[in-house]
Amino acid sequence: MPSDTIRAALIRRLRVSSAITDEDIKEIEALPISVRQYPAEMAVVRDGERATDCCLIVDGFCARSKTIASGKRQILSLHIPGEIPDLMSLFLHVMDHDLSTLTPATLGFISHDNLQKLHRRSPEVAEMFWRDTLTDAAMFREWIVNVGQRPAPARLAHVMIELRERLRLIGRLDGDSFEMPLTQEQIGEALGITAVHANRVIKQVRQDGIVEFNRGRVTVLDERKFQELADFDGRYLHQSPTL
Amino acid sequence: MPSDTIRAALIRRLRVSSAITDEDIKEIEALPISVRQYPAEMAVVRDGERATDCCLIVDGFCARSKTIASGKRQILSLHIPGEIPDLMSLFLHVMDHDLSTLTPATLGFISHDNLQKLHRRSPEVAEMFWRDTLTDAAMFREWIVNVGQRPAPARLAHVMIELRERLRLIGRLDGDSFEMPLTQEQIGEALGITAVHANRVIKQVRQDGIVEFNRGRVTVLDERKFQELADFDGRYLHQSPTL
DNA sequence: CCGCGTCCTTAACTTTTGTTGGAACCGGGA
DNA sequence: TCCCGGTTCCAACAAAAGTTAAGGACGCGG
Repeated sequence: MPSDTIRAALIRRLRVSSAITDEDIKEIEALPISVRQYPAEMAVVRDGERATDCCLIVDGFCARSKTIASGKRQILSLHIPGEIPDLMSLFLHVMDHDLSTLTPATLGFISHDNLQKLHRRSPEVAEMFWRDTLTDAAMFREWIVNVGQRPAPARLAHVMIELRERLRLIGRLDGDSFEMPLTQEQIGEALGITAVHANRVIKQVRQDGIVEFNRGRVTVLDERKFQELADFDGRYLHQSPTL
Repeated sequence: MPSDTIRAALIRRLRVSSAITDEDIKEIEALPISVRQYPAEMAVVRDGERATDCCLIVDGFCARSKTIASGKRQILSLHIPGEIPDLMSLFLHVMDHDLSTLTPATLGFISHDNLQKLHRRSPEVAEMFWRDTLTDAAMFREWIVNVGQRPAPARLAHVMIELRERLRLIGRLDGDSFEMPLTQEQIGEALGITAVHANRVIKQVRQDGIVEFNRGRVTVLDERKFQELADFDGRYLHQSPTL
């Protein structure tokens, strides 16, 4: 895969939330990235591990999660191409959660050393990455609200719309449908419900003619009802060069 | 209140997670801070507002929260003296949640301008603050797990222990008891349950002789059972100068 | 083309949590 | 002191979600 393709998604995404200069782009393009292929359902970094690189998703989907003593797993976030899900490991060296692939994925690894150097050299780029980790935190806040306060069908719709809005930015929408490559088990883990209940909820929204979910693909049937159900306000995504 | 008292808690806390130098301390001590008194239950910054300052808690307790369309409120985090709960506003200017006091509080406001200047001048201090927002995010991740996966009594115990471990750092423990100035309504909002159920759960842990909760104060009755119930692993607090 | 495993689906039943409404308690202000 | 508003506490009932178990669909590899 050509080097510019690898970096393209990242730069496109940074451009959305920060005013990125040509100079910054050059800095980022100079970053050495080592690319590796991963199968689906594979751990990239594990809770407790000490990371030495950050992981850029070139292609495929990833998720972050934590597993508690009882064995239950909670999915914390979904990640799509162009994102660096473990940017936080740059300064929080020991991981407090897992990062793993959902689908087969192409991942690019950037060493902490090089990122640190870049950070020292250019406060602007540092600021950009910092902002990136801040929107990450903003998404966690909304995820807390989702799991803590919304009824299960709304939770489902909300996660779907969040993913859709992010996919939109990288041009990955396909009309009124988009990829969401999770099993019902994993949807349950994302919403804080069991797989059985996830199935019930999916059945419900399907019967209500709101949204169809099939083999990792979401198809919106009634946009109005979908929005209404999700109670979605995308401000927390901070998708504009905020002054 | 003397200026060093105002900054003392902040510096103490930063010292915990970063290797702070004397030079850095001087930088921070030079920061102009304007102090204001707030009553209990008062909004400091509101969702949607554009912040121009960050807020250092000098004394008192604060909480961050989001309110959804249905009117339900979710508490996202609790904050104690020495913390800067809205540091994120430095780069995410428009707030995506509320910050408000729980108790009467003394708050110190530091302008974004001055923080930005400091950030440009000293990458070390910038890194320290960045790390601060990263542990903030780590706490959100654990909060997601708490609300998403643990049974209600464990949620309660977990939030209590997290608060205790943080209070410990600033020397605010009082034997086997500590302050947690929330009403049962607010505890419900923190745990993602109703106030009625919060009451049930408190009653339960009280009857089990695990922990007593009374007028904003937690008293641990059986430390072993308490720990076991909470399923607490403090690694996510990143409370040590991680290399 | 068959067999196997994963995922989806559903039913019946249990447990947890929400809802409603009301009583008791408590502290602060008139 | 007494009253008032906000808590705390509780019970009865309703709804949501968890558990267990089992059949069916589907894709993959032999």
